[in-house]
Amino acid sequence: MSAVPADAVFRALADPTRRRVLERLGRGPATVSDLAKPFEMALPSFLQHLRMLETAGLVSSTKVGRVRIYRLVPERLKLAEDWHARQRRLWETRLDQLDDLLKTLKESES
Amino acid sequence: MSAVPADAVFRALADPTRRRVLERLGRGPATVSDLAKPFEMALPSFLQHLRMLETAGLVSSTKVGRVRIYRLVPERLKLAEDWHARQRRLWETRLDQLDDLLKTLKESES
DNA sequence: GGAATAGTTAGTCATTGACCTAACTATTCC
DNA sequence: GGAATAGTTAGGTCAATGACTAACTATTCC
Repeated sequence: MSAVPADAVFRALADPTRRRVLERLGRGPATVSDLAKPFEMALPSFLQHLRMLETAGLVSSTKVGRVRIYRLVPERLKLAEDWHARQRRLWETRLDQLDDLLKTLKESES
Repeated sequence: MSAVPADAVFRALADPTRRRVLERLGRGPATVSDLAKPFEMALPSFLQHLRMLETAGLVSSTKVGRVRIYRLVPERLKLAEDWHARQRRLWETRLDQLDDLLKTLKESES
């Protein structure tokens, strides 16, 4: 299977730590140590999560002096949201079809 | 980290094969071999994906004779959708706050 | 009852993910 | 310039994932 860009996004979302980081970044940019503070994890482990988020394109970072600042890239989250939207549309279409079927059956009863 | 139920859902979504299965099931229930047909994969490998989807609660199955039928459990997908919605709300709140800030700055200029 | 069909179980293997410690580099601040 | 701070790299462990083949069970159909 060819690895579409969406894959990296979904895989990035699959970890609770990373989702919490995204939630935090939803409230505005933050430095590595800011982001790391709420987690018990050793820094290098945490950095791996940040790297994964960044390669998925969900966050971006810039280094200012010895500090690195991360910010959300919300457009990227849309990839996943869009999938859900498509999926829901599909599902709802199907319910409509069932509806139609039931209606037809009811009508042919009389 | 305690494994919340949402975790299993997100992890299940992290694989393209499984997402395609969900898309297929969005168009209605199907048997194991129906579902497996579009994939090059050996059956046992494919079954593992189905099992993962089922333990995540995203699909359910019943066996009828020697055939097993899978169907979508759309309520479960909502867990992930809700996360996105919450995330978007957060993000938009933040944009509003930035807006307010900019407005305030502009006003104090005059 | 025997062959074909549908799914299942068992066992192997390589890769990736999630964590760790130890040691290092680069910047800032006194 | 030396100490403190912020992040980075290297290297290692362990469990889970994604795939395979081979062999098995349960059902249906002739």
